[in-house]
Amino acid sequence: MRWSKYFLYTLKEDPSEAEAPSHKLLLRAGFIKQVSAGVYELLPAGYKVLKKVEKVVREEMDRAGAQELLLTVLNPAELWKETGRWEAYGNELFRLKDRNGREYCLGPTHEEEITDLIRKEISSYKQLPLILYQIQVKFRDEKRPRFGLIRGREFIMKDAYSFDVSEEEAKKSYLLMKEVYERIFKRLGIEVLPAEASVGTIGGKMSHEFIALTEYGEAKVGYCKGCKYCANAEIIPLTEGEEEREEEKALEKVKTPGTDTIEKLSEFLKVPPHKIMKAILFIDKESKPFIVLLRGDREVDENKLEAVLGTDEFRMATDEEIDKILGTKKGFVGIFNLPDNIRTLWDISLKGKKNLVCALNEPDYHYINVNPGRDFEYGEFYDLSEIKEGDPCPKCGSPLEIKRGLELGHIFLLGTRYSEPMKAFFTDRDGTEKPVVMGCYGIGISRIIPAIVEQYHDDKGIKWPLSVAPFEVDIILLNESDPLQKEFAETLYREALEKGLDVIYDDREKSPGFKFADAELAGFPFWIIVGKKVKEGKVEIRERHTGKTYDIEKEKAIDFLLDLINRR
RNA sequence: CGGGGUGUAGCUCAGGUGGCAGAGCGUCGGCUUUGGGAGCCGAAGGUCGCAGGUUCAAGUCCUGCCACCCCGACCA
Repeated sequence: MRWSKYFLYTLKEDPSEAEAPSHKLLLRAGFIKQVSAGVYELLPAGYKVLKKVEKVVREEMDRAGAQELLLTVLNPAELWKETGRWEAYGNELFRLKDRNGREYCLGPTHEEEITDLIRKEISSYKQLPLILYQIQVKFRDEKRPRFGLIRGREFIMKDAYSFDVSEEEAKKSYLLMKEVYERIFKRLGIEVLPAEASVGTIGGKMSHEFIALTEYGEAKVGYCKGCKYCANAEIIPLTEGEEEREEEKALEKVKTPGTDTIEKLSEFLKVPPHKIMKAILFIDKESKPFIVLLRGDREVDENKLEAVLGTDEFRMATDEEIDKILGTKKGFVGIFNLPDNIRTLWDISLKGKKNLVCALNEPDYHYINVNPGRDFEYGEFYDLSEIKEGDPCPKCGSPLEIKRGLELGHIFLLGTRYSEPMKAFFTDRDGTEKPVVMGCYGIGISRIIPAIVEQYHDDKGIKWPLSVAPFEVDIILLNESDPLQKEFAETLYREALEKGLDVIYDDREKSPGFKFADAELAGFPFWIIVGKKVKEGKVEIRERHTGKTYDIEKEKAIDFLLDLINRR
């Protein structure tokens, strides 16, 4: 491709709307263009990257025996009503009606449609196991699209579905896909952690996420160096607090003006945060208040709370509600003087604590030396607090590291969550009718692009791994008005094309510095620089990743480069 | 959906107290230059996010709306 004719236009300055490095670089390098919030066009160079990512995914899926098909974007509402997700998916579903008033949605995922297909075609155990997949655009009306391609409302996903005769067999498919995923990310050059995850709204029995470690990720993962345990922070269990043996001191009411945060209270009373009993007032969906109690050095993990309550319809009380219900203010909520019939949920970190500090629902006062059994009674204990750096690994007890990352893949062992309600049954060897046991497996194809950029860039631009680079090599003609240089660059370009290199030839009428800067920004892995040295029969080959340069006899340049590529 | 911020040329931004809409980069034409985002000369390019209001006069003040970005809960 001649750059002078190529639809690739770079920006000298960072676009003002971008924050994340991948977002800035993809915009600046001319790979993507925004249309509206969370909706982006992939320009030719960006689309080339996408296609290379898809190629790797296809090759590995096909190799595992999965079969590609193409489902639809326009999904009839009936299918979604069968599984209850027409309602459950809420505002995230893009809904529309046809001219006759029939309801549809733009598919945000395809369990319903594929299960519908399967129930029409599969009737015997002889047709199983089966894995089908597609690479398709998905639509989700996200509450908050972010960081360019990282979280869009329209994005490309590879979704696969497995169908088996039993849970045992389904688990084999699941583990096969897990291996396939590990291979895919390895080939793409992305560092990922396979983390145990919660099954969330999709439902099911077992789940892993593939998390690329980056600062701009939204997932929090706990990782154990000791035993390699790795899980999404929201599902990591914490162990109970140990019984403290100190002497119980006398209860005392202390004036603590203005101590409306744990830090201030801790400072004021010279008591460490873990000796403070924190109480938080929540309101459930029936507008009934309940209180969560935990140690002062802990935060409530709302995902864990959701798991305990079985619903996500709750929220923290407002200042007005705290005043109305408890007659106190933020920072002075406690276990004492509560109205009748208010539910209290105790975090297990509080178990066995002695001589605690606790508020009594009276502004500007706290009790000190509060003790369980003597001053109050414990209620229901649950694991409710957020995991922190250094908390013990649930498998081996070593301190956990907490990392941020981007979820690139998510696999679920679904069981019969969809096949049962949608009546996708088959007849087994023994003649009985059984629901198909399913698994589903997603990869955010378009999200992989920014994930790679997050992991492969420097202050000058992107550094594409060869497997996904939009072009493998950039032939840079430094002075297009020098006939000697021009002529040789043209020869090189023809030879590169003939020998099958994916090549861009920078024949634009621009200064050398301009072309170097663009080559860096766009991140082509190899450059062949045709400049003054042509007179002495030489060109320069440069590697974007290492900055290494080679002065090569000009006739041997392409073969030298091919050799460099093959040796990687 | 709650909180914060921004909207002026293709891009990045400047435009006290209301008084002729600006710069740099980019684009077009010309000459020079060619190993790190070249120089000089000339030119084109605007619904100042939208609608209303105040005023002799609004980019600037007021009201409403919209879009985009960031922080939170959700997701590949």
